[in-house]
Amino acid sequence: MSGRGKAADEPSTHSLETAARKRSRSLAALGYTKPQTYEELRAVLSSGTVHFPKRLRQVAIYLWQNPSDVALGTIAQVAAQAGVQPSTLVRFAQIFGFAGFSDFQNLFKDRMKGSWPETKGGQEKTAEPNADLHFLNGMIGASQAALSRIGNSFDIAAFETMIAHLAAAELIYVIGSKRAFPVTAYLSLTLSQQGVRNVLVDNVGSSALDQVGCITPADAVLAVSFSPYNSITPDLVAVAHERKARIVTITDSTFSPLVRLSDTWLEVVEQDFGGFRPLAASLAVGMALVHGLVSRRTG
Amino acid sequence: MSGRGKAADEPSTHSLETAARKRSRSLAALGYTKPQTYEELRAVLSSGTVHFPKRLRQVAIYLWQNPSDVALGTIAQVAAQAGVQPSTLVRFAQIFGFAGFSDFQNLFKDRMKGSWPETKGGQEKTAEPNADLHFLNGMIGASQAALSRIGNSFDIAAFETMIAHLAAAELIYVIGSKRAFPVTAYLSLTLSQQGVRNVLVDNVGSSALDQVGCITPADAVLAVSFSPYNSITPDLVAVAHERKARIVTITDSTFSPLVRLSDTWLEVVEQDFGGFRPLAASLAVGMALVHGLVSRRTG
DNA sequence: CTTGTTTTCGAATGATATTTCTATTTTTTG
DNA sequence: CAAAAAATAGAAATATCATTCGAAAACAAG
Repeated sequence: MSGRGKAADEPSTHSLETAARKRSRSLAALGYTKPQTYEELRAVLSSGTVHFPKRLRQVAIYLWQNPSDVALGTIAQVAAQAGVQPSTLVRFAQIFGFAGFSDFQNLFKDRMKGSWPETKGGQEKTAEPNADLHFLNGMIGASQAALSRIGNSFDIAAFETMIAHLAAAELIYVIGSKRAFPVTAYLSLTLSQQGVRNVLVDNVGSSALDQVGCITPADAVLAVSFSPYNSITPDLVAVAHERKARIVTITDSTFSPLVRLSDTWLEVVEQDFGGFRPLAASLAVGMALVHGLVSRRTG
Repeated sequence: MSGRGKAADEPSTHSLETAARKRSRSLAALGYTKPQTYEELRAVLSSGTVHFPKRLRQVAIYLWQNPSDVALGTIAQVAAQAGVQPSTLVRFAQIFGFAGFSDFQNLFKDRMKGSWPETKGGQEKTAEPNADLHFLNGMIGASQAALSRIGNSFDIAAFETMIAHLAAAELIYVIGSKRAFPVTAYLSLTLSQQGVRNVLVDNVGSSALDQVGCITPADAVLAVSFSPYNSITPDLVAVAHERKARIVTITDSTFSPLVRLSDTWLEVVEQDFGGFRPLAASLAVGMALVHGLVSRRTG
């Protein structure tokens, strides 16, 4: 919004060397010209001909993924979200031939002006010619339906209790197999990244039973299981239950054998689509659990 | 963007009369409260219960008709386009109970992001009756946004080519680590359940490099990778590339080092929310890939 | 391991945007 | 028609922003 707004180059007598060096680093030397539209910028970025160092690459990725935030925010806000210094953004803009960030930002603003999110119907899908695309759309629909369903009916009390149990635990065992494994794998990864010690019971080397044999009453088990409940998960959770650990469960019906073993459980229904099941809802709930647990422990 | 940001009223001894006069002009006296969302503002404006003098009415009309310009512009630009003084805009905002124009403008910005209430400062975190639930809703929103984004812009040609490559392969190697691992784990499971022989390169026992060392030109690699691209995945894919296998990739930007190694690649952008990323979109695309592959082979 | 280069950081600086305040104009009312 | 009240425009003040620049750090080459 601020800034000089005056053209960049001003080759006075003795600053020729500096100007030359700068220009050699700009894209002009590579035959590029300043992008006039957002699409042009995207094209240049995706061409892959420009190789950025770490921070600038970080900027490029952020711009690529969050154009609307770039358009709406100030340089400080954008820089904070992208995890770089404000000056880095200015450098980035100048490499592309812009006077500064404000100039650069106008690209994003212009792009956005046309697209005010007026509540459009959007469901005008008429007879998909492509079968694969049809399936993809169905999958997307199923995912969104499952997600909406969480928002509508959600057992907040159970959710909070689960977080409390997990937050109080000394060590968290994450258990889930087959279809639930992607969920537990992501949960375990996220927990570790957040500094929460946990054990992913993945049954590599068939060591799962021995692992859960180490559970103590101070531990908690986060189990995820979907129907059909014919995996090893119920057995493992049963052992944990015998060893008096707190058990919290994410499952998809009250008929799950895990329900009667659990201290608290949460129902998350994934809608089946053509024999495939999206895990979107379970993952969202799982992430929320981790977030709640972390804020409970740190805050 | 700028401004004091301090509360408006300061009832000193002798300015009581002025303060009282000002308050009588605000909508608070009429039983209105400060609109929290753009929709609320629109409702108030359209209710017709407030009668504005000429210039303020002019402002209201402009806001109604050009919301995106209000969100993107500075106060000076908006004022010029609406044909009023900047101070008039400030007055208008204050009548509605905002500290100033910037505060007021955030309504429009938030609306444009289609976003959940901004997570800034952390002051409002405590105000939220249930912060955990708030996060869950945000996560759901991010998931759904990512899913919608697929539907809007999707490279069908690349998608079809990927399916063709995979369908033609003798054996499919599925590679992905860290955040991408849940996706590859699910892909591998689903492929196996559908009778498609595949190898999940999970690096258990650090055997990943040896595994990809067995790849032949008749095989295909299905790689999944998200930023930051600092995992082992690029190295593994590079080996596969040397061994002349077909390589198809799901990634989240063109900056992925996998892009130049791949025969075909697909961009799937997962929207970040509070440092967490839902995998809903990637999973949906992955499932669609598997489905397309299976129907190609059997049908 | 050293040297030269590139890249990044962070504070200082210059510029702009936002707000407040006051004089002037317009409207309302007795 | 006159006087008071309200509304507006414009200028001045102030907070915030964007940019620049020098030093430190990371990196690459010899």
